[in-house]
Amino acid sequence: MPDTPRRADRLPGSRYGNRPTMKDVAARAGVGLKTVSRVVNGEPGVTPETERRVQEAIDALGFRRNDSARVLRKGRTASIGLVLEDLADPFYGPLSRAVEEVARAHGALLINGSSAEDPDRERELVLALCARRVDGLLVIPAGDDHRYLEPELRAGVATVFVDRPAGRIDADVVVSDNFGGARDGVAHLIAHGHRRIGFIGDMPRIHTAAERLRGYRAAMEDAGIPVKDSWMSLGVTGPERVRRAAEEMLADPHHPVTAIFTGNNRVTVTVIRVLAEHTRRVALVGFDDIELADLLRPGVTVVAQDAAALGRTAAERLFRQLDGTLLVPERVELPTRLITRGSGELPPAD
Amino acid sequence: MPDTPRRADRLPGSRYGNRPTMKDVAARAGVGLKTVSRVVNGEPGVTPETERRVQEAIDALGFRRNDSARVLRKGRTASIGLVLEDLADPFYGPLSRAVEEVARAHGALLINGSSAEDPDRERELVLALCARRVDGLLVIPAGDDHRYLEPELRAGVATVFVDRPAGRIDADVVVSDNFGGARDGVAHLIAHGHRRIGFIGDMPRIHTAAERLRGYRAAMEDAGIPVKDSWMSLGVTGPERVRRAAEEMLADPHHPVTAIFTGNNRVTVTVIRVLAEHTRRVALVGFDDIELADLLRPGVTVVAQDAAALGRTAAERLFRQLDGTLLVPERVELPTRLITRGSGELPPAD
DNA sequence: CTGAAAGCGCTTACAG
DNA sequence: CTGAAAGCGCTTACAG
Repeated sequence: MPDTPRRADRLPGSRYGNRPTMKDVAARAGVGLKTVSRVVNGEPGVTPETERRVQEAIDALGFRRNDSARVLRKGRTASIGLVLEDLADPFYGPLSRAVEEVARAHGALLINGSSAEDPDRERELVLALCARRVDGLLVIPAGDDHRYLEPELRAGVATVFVDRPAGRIDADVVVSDNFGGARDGVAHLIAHGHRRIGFIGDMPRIHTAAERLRGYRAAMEDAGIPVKDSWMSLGVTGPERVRRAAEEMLADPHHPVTAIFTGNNRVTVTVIRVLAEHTRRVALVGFDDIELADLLRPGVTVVAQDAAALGRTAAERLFRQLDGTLLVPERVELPTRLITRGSGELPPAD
Repeated sequence: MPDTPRRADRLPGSRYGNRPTMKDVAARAGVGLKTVSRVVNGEPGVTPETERRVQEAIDALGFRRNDSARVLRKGRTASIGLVLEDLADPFYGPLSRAVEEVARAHGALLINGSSAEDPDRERELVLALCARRVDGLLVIPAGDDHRYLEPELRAGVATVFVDRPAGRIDADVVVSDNFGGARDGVAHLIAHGHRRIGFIGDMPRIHTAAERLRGYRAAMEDAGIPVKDSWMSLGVTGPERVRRAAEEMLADPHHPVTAIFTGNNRVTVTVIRVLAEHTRRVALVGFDDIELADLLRPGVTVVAQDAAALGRTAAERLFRQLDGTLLVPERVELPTRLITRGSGELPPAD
């Protein structure tokens, strides 16, 4: 007996190894093409006997409907695209899952891609998704000019921006209250006696980073505290830069900070590491919640946003656009929540 | 001047709002269909002047090639599917990103879905992806019988199982050394003087959970330590059950454990919380690394697997299958790494 | 250099 | 209850 033939007997370059089509099924069952289509799609008007014959042929041939063909004819692909910054960032995990759940409830699949915070890559991905004719698009934008989407919007591609607004086009957007959240977080530090407070955030071209900085400035201004330039550091959120920024604020010969407000989860994690190396107690409030924040000593006080709610709300709006029940682009803002765990309640060290 | 017409003037149920096709472009440019196709695909053999006219028509109409149609004709969709357990689990973030990067390098898009550890849902998702005619499939299986994939494999759908092997079919698989990793982790605790060691893991029907339990048993047997039933607890990894399991092992009137080996990241996090509430020092080694593990006191000793390498290796094998350079299903096992940070080096409390 | 015809695998709109 | 024809928007294989 020969070896069981395996992958080697498939024709690698061939069209899916010549899968059987409805035509093949029809021939084998001795019926018309349309009758096969009826059985495959569970449409009424087929006698049990005919249905049995067709089903038999389907099983014998291992037929599986080709949705590519179906999509071409029907016009809807039952798929949506999600473009985010980085699939590996813990912030996007719950967001993606929430989107997937809504998509699933609507019978749609999810195509996922990362822009790596690169506007060109965002554009490339979004347009690739449009070429695939996704029914809708959920975009966490990296760029600030989305006019390239205008023909797509006109053509009826449902679109919702998430976490950050679209640039130079009028589109639905669901964001967190970045300004208010940051302001509250910084005000919390001020209420605990701090006046020299640092801010370390992401690149200022990122909308959320700019808004959070604005919140920081507003809280300081509300308290009548003049802000030193050396207290603010914006840039990439890699550990090296953030570490340097934190060290510099802490070591400032004239105005060393007694507290730091960190602009996102990645920055917070690095600053926790830096502070762990210092004996002086420095207060910390971070934007975004982080896992195990409650188990550190002190626990990490954060301004939490609800990533799952962000994803769910955006996805639901997307499908309402597709229903035709949502006609005018809007901006939806979700509240943030201050969670006190200790690090934000430390008094100034001096 | 009327309001700018927006979404309201699109026909919601219509075929993508009647997008222009190559035929429309051809008519407007006064050329044949094939010439438009040549320009759109950058094929040679078009005079600059003709190309200019076509390009003008493309821009004026906002034409974007419909890849659904292209796919139908070409036979390959340039997309792969990834079915995992839960998009929100931090373990799958780096894995998904690694897969996406390999896919991107091969010009393919990634369709992502969660099985929620439900075999029926896994099957449903996988078959939906096959109907979409993804070129390849990366599956972190929830079920243990994948014979439903046989017609698809025969039809040439490239398939690699990740993290856990396929059930009842012969397929490529990339896994971590779960058995060896767990054995080493438990041996580490034994080397630090522990004899009463607990194991808390996931449901035994999950292959990784079974393998890790086997590693635990092997280490204990190697050391000549008889294992009490009350030291092993397998089941869902929700906090309630894990918490109860940990409390029971710690409170066992006859053989209270002095150390716990936790079977995955979710279990580890819950057990850390439980131990934080106890005054007695209990040693802990966890399977899977967790963020901030180094900042806890004591730091958490773990058996780390390389989730990104798992995803990358599997995706690369998938594309080699598609190339035709990989013909026989194999099992690839990636090593784990013991990272000592303190919790695993605590001596027995008695 | 350019284009008309056939076909990918389905669904739609009809007719019997 | 059943099926033949046309068509979705492209690419392929040819012919000029």
